[in-house]
Amino acid sequence: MRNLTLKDIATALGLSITTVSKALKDYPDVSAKTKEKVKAYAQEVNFTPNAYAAYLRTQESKIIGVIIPRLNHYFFSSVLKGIMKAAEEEGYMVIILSSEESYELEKKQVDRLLKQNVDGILLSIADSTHDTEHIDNISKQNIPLVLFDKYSKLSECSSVIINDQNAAFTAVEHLIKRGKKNIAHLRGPLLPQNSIDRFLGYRKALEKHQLPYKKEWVFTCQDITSDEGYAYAKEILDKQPEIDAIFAVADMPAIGAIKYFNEQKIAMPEQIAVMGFSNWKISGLITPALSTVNQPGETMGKKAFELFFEELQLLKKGKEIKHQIVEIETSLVVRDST
Amino acid sequence: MRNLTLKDIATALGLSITTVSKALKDYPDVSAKTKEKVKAYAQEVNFTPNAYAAYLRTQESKIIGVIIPRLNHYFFSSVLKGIMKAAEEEGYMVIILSSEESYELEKKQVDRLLKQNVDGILLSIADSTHDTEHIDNISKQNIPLVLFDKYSKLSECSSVIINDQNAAFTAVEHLIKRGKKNIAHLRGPLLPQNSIDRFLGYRKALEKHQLPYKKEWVFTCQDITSDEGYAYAKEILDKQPEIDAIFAVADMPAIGAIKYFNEQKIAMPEQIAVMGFSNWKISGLITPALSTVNQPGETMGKKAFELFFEELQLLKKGKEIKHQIVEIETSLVVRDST
DNA sequence: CTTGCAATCGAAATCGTTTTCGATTGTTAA
DNA sequence: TTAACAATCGAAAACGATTTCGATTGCAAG
Repeated sequence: MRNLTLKDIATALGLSITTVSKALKDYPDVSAKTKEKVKAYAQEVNFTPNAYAAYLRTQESKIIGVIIPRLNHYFFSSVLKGIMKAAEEEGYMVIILSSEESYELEKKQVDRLLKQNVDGILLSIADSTHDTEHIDNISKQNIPLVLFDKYSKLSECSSVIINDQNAAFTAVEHLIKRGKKNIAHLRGPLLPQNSIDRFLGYRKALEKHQLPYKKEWVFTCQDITSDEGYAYAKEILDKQPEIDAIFAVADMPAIGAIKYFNEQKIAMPEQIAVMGFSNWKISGLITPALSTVNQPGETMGKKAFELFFEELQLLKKGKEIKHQIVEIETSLVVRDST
Repeated sequence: MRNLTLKDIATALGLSITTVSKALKDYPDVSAKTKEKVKAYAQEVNFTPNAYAAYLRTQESKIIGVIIPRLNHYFFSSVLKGIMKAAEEEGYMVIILSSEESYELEKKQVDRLLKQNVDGILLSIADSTHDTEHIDNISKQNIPLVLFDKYSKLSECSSVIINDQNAAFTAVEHLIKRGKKNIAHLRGPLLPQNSIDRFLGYRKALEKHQLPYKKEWVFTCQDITSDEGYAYAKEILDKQPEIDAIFAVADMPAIGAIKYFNEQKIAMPEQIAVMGFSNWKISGLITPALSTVNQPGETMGKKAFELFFEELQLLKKGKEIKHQIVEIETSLVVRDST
């Protein structure tokens, strides 16, 4: 039982393919009577035009591609959810690819999407990505590109981000207001802009309140895992016992640290406070519940799709597209760990 | 800069479109010399045939559709990862849709995928799905369908599952071996087969060891959330204080229960033991670390794709397809909560 | 010198939709 | 009555790749 075609409808109603097509698309040169007849019949047999044949003429696939660095990752799943909801409302399908934080794979996935002739690409740059040629290639092909979360200062395209520096600043300032004076930072990898910005926010907060900044108090989480947080927590207790608070680049390292402190029966937040970043579902479920920065993934995803869609409309009308950088509001979530 | 076509290559090399196409696909009626020339040039200009045009003739889209009940859900993300990896190796793209555990939405998403002419559908049935007409429709359209995790005993199609009853049995037996005698069960919704099977495994273990089964000790988690686990933990402490162990249908309710017990300073596992199901990433990170059943999502996803791919090959050759039910091995993960 | 056959290539139809451009009506104004 | 025009429909050419079926060439066998 193969899908119906315009031809089937045409022969069934004794019309031409042309007229059927035009009736369904409300062309003015089809009489109201035939339009009604065609539409009623199409409805009855549940007809929808073949997407691939339509593409061949219109060059619109009604599919967008999304590349994220990791798949089973609460934040990115949330973004996906936002993207997919918004896409569905506009009748778009979403092809999802993962770069696994690898620069090489990211390039390859971009290439795959371009070959698939998607109508647009939403991309969150991998941690290891150090140049943007593949990204600029997308814009050169004249297909809309929107970056989210991780972005590039170098590329000319729209982005949906948060103000990482301000958010980190607020988070660290909250630790300071709680009376903490020796604040460590579990920072992210060196390349990504958001990891840099969160580090800068941390420094700025220390500076403003005239607290000491020490290189030995900054620990780099290459993979942003709980294991790293766990290991650094041990290192902190062993070698830097004066530290009384930790600001982590993400929830996972913070949770790893809390796990270690729990094992060592360290009182949180009295002896040491822990602050995460992202507000993963689980951060409210551990004990003590993790204070963190809420990073609204679903909203970011929704906005990212909207930016793509706007650009596409301008592109179709031949108008000039102006790239936008949209900042999504974050908020401090104070729980029991601070 | 639009994508190249066969025509471009043909004119560049002074050949016909036909010959170029055949050279690239190693037809026997093209000389070795021209084949080489064409292939070299195609490589040089990075040519790949337009997927949509190819579809029109071959009726193969090289896209599969996946429908999962929830997006930001560790287990399903793991399955997706397995599916996408396997798909990528065979050159398939994956369109992901979410049913949000809604029967109506699931029907709609199936319809969308059929209209998109995907080459196959991988589906995990929503909790609220109570009939299988939309699922049977897929097979009627003659496109391969593979169910995973949640499946239907009624539908004739391949499935990738675990042995929920055995896994639950082993988990509960482990609680019994730890000396627990009054074991409660936080069960899942009433419809899904796996929720039923886990409940049956729980009962079987009690029976085998001649332990009491009481209806009041079974609590239904409609949405399988941590909040439900938290609320039931309170109810258990308040109204059924003799209960000394909990077997939860999934990690989330178990984690919610642990959170409440932590707040009440209940000793785990001494006073009450808690067992989860699924082995989400976070279950190893909370305190006490949650004992659970490891449900290898990535393996299940990989296998699901493989089943689809096998069926597709048989279908193309016109051979008869025999549906398979593949059981993936689970294992008990004993941590600190039992 | 034909005939036959292999080797190599292309013309053309096809997939299903979209859209341009005519063609055919019926109607109205001159 | 005729020209002009609106209203309504369809033929046909795209889109780009695939594949069937001929066409052409060269060469060997008869």
